[in-house]
Amino acid sequence: NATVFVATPEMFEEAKEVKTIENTPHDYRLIDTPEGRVELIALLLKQERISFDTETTGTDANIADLVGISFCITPGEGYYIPLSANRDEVMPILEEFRVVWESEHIVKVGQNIKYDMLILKWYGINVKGRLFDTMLAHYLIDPDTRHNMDVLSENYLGYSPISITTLIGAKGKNQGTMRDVPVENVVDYAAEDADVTLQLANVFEPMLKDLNAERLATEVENPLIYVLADIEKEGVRIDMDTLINYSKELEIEIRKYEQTVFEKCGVTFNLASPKQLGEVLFDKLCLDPKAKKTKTGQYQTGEDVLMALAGKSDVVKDILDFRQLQKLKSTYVDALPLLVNPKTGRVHTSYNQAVAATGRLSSNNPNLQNIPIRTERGREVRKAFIPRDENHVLLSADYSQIELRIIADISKEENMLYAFNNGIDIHTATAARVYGIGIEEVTSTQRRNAKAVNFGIIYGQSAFGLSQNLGIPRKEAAEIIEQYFAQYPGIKRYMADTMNFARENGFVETILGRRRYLRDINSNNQTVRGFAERNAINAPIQGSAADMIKVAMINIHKDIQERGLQSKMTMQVHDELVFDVLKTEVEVMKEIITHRMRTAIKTDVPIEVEIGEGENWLAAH
DNA sequence: GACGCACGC
DNA sequence: GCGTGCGTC
Repeated sequence: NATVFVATPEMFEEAKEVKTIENTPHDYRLIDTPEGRVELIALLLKQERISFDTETTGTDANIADLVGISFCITPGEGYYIPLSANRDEVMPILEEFRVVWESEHIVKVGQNIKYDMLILKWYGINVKGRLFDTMLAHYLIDPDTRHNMDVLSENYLGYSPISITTLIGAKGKNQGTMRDVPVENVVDYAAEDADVTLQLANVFEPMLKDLNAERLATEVENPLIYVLADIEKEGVRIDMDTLINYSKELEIEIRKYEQTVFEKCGVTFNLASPKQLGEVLFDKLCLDPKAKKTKTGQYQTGEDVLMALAGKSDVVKDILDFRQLQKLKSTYVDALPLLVNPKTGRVHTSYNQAVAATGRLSSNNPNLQNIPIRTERGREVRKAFIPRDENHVLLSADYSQIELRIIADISKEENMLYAFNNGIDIHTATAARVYGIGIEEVTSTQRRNAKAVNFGIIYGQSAFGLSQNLGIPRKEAAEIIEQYFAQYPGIKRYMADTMNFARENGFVETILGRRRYLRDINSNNQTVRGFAERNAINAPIQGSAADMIKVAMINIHKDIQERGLQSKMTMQVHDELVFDVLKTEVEVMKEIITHRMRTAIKTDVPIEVEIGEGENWLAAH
């Protein structure tokens, strides 16, 4: 199907130059008088929809100070209100604008509104009304791509906004802040931001309608901004003394393991360097003549590789212990106290709502979604997450086997639904079926294997992946999977249907219609295509679970507000919600949380929630 | 800045 | 399968 490419004049026109502020008509105004503000506020209050943006001194919304605010009502126009470094001068001006932000009727458009909302919260302003976040809109349109404003503007408006680096310099220690930039330069930058954001919203709104993603935007992602902003502002209390003491303990143990390893290997080297460790284990000690290398030519020294060598030398146990403790100390025990906010004495994570392509949240600074739990020593870190004060307890609620319940619900697999409907442990039930034995006869190894297959199914894993995971021959893994599909034919059908849908449509979607495009699903490259195929299976499951907990969060947050409760949601870990609960509110909170989590999305499978309370995060589990 | 590794769901 | 962060090089 040969196509003749004919260049049109328009193509040259577009290729010639991208639009910028230099060649685009605009009317950006500095508003720095009381009269100007009165006039602007009167105008803003007449609108159904406005966009706004804040200029601040940094990227951490729990620390940064306001430098100015900008608004846009009509494309091509914008207003910038500078604010002084003196809070006493800022407050009265923000007070004037409070009616605008707190209006229930005006839709607020913004790019990453959670940031601006959090900044304003620290100044006592609580944004209200419907939101339209352009970053989240684009996340729903195409979650795998980038969503920063500059890229969106170039791609959808053909317009290249003023780069922040032209104002405050390149990233690095010499980067200034917006406070250092002369106001006349900030006006164009800030007003342009609000202008571009409004124009993007005008482009994205119809796109969301076409995708049937409007409800996902208006009922899930945008309302969730309020919930996340509150969680982030609240933060969580950690016990610094416990961590600092634990750090000293770990330091001593780490040095001990290190010394032991050096003695057993007969050489001192940097044990934290996988490269050096590989050379010692495989070149010097020759523990495995067939040792595998990474693509960069280093020996592989991951946990699975080392475990396989445990029989050859007892030094590998010491190395693994060293690794575990080193990880614990550097990533958690030493890092968490450094992230305690001096203003609040608490740790305020940041949830990113537009990073994970499946619809999950991610967390950073610090990442509260990967705090250890599997090992005894790791669990110690969880004990450092404590309630606000002696009148509170930590309450943790998590979905039981949510992803398997979702695949059972989507696929309507009868045997799996039966297990869930009758409260049978799903991995045991799976093992009984796969091995053709009674529930009571299932051994722990059989259950472990069945559990690995269940996980593998969720990940779209192959027989190869399963054999790797369980350390069994591929043939054996293939047999287990064959039995699995024979016992759970609905799952097999679901996987085939999903793959076909993806091949025909180029995307898959969740229960709520969240899409993920799979550009490589028909690729001729098997590796590339295989990756897309695993995504096709995994994304609807992982994403539907994300949809569900997001809805639950919004509903719980609303219930807490409406009932005037003092307890707060403080963390989300994919299938778990954590709350700082006033002791007198424990019972009512448990009721609200369980109810809202179970009924967030209607399913045929029963949704179960495990809930507990305690004097720290570990005890609450 | 890429890579290997390890932590979570 | 989806993430974030640390240390090395």
